[in-house]
Amino acid sequence: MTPKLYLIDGHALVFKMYYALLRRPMINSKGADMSVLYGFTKYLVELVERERPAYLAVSFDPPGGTFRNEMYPAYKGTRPPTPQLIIDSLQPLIGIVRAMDIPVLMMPGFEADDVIGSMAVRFAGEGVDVYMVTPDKDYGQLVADHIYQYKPGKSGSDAEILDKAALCAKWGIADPSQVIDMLAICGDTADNVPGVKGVGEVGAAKLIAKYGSLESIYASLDELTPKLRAMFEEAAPHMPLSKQLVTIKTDIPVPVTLEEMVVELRMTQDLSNLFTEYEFGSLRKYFQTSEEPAMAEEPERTFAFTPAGPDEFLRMASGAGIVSIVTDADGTGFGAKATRMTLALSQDGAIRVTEGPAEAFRALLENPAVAKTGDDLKRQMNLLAAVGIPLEGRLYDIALMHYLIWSERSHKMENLAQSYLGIDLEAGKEARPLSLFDEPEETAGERYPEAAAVLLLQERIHSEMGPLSKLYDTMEEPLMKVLAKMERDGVKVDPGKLDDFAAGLRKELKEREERIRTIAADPLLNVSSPKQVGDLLFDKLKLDPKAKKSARGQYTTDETTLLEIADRHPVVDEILEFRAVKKLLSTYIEPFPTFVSPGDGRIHTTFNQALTATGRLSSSNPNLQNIPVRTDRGREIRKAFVPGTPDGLVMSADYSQIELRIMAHLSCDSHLIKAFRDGVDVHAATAAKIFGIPYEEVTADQRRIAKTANFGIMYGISAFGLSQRLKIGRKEAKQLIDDYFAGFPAIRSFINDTIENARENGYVETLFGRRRYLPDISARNATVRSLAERNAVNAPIQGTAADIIKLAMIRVADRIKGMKSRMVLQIHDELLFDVVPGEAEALRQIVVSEMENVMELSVPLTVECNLGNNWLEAH
DNA sequence: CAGGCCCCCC
DNA sequence: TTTAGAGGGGGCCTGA
Repeated sequence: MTPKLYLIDGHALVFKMYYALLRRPMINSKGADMSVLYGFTKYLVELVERERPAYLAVSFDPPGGTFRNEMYPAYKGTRPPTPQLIIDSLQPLIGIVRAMDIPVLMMPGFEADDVIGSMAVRFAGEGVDVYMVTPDKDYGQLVADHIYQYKPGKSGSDAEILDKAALCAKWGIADPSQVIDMLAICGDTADNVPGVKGVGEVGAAKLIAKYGSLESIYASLDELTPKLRAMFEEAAPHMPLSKQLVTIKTDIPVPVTLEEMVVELRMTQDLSNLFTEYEFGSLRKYFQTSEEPAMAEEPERTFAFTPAGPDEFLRMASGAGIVSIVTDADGTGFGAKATRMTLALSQDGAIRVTEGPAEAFRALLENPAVAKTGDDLKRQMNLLAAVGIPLEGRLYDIALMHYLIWSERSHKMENLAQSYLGIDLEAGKEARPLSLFDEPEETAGERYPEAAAVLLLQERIHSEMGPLSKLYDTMEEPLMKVLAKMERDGVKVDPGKLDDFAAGLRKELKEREERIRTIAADPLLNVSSPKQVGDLLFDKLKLDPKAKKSARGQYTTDETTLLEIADRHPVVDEILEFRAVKKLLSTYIEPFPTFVSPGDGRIHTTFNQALTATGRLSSSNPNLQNIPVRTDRGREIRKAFVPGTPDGLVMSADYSQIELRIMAHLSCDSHLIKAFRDGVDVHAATAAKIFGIPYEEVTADQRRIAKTANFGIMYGISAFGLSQRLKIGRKEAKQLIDDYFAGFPAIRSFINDTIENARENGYVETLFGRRRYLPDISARNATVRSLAERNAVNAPIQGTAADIIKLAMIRVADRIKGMKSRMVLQIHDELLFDVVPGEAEALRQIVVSEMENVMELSVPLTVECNLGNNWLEAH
């Protein structure tokens, strides 16, 4: 059998691994950077598992090649990687592949593309089957010659392999050598190959199919449409470069044999940490099967602690100033009670730890003079409250503190311990038997490492906070206590109302499902399966001959798509309605009774305070921040949110247009500011400005357009996006944006300044100093960069709104301490209250005044406040 | 159980 | 002219 050699284009991979190793900011696993890194790595592993090549070769540009710091200005000043560093940074990949007994080869060169090309030709000549793997497509020569190509999908995890014949067939090109010209014309998405701007893969392929070569196209410019001609003329100066870039040299000397290029596996602690930090969990199993001695070494704990008896510990605690606490519970959900606790403190530079039943530490826990630190203190607070122990004093929550420093990173204690302290908290746990029936004698001291780690983490993280510690002290810490109480208090839901509602919906759902199955002539059709629905609509009923399949072979069946074809067959409406009903039942109505706490008949959500990138809260189990309101049928659910006391009321107070007001303030736009100060309808005022008409003459449609434009601006506008939203042409959308900026010039400069500022600092800030880092703000890839730019504009607006309502919540909570009414929910710009009889008016005054006067902006903050017998009436 | 898909909210 | 095409969230379901 012919041995297979897989050649890896290491540019992106090496680059990202290397900078991850240097701990430069990167976006998290949801971000483009990480998904490409992860997707590519995962893809390689799958490929190697499936194909079992004889060799895997990685090539890369060493210093002096195209591997330059300028690629990411944020990395300016960092040491350029040496070949050894690059090899080190690729160890995770090498480790995985080596674990499968496949040698990895390394070949540094001054242009990795050329090295790959030359290796391909050299080894192909020696009777080896050569394949290439690359996330880029600027490899005209290689595609033309003999190489397979990896093409990443949208998410970075999908991939397809295309061979030469398939590529040529796809592009309609007869002679593979024409691929070079074709790729030179279309360029690549990352702008590494400039190409002809405005002409893509399909367009370029058509032109090449017709004219044969780049030269003949330029010789026949007259025949092209005027627009196309202009684009080609504009690109003319750099087309030789484009062609050069996709023409890979294949004749540089490769003076080594395959065996000589095999590299050693050298797993280091740093690399292991990196692996953990970026959550390459599912890939880790490959290491565990490895026999490499370096991997057998367990990471050492780098700190020590001394157990102490509870009494001895309590004596030391009052002088320690701060103790860390780890609370064990008898359950997971709401209502769980604190059982045992583990505590740690620092004394004369040594760490003392202790454990015992929670009750044993009551005096310490309720002592306001001793500060506490821990992971998810809000939960610990509620676990302790469940057994009647208050948690008093300053509370330093390590996750919450770390969230302020780097909102988008992981705040899990294990990861923090790993990255800040180099301690693997999971290490000992795996050895532990995982039986449910193992009982406490085995677990003595089990949490000592955690308690000690938290104590050290608090110091480290606190010292990194700088100006953000003020935000912690004045906002997040007090809010944590407010949220803890809101979670404990919960919100009253009437299960009877949900039941009544459910019965009708279930009947409707069944009927619709039957009708859909009849139409489909398939009694087994699963209407909940997008795959089956897609096949029904587009294969069986052929409702849209142009419907395209996704990379995974599925048709898109989302609401927008279905609405477009709704007039072609009644089944489409049935499906849409089926989904709407199903959503209500399965997401809201059916799960809710299971969330009602038997003790008080109330639902206790969990507010996540350290999750969103912008500073907002989120809510889960259940999510009470996405209760339907838009459709009448959905709104019904809000009727089930009722007062907790007989004759009580529900009160809702929400900020009117808070984000737009913040944008007005941040941009200092005089027109927008005036509109808000005058108290006029701001969307109508926007319309008047954009369309150049008097305010009084604005039609409902113009107002709708202006409203969409206002939101578009805040979210980061694009002509395409706006045209989709408004169902208008690209040109009109472009014109609309131009008119908008002409009417509000200050907004345009606000956007430009914000982005420029983000590029300089690497982050943006809210009015209160909350940061969001944007490492991609200078990315070369236009898509990645644009996302960062939109985030740069949106984060200060959305984040400032989040800050404002957080402060309002703290002040309101403080002022209603003596009242029986409770604040029960926050829905981003709205606060919901459970009002006891007789307190309504007093509460309304407090809430409105605190919310409106949180801070002085150049526009007023106004609050709409309503009372009702349930949430629907109050809203 | 993760990932894809979809759809609620602000 | 490509699954790019407004920001921030969460939950359900399928299919391995």
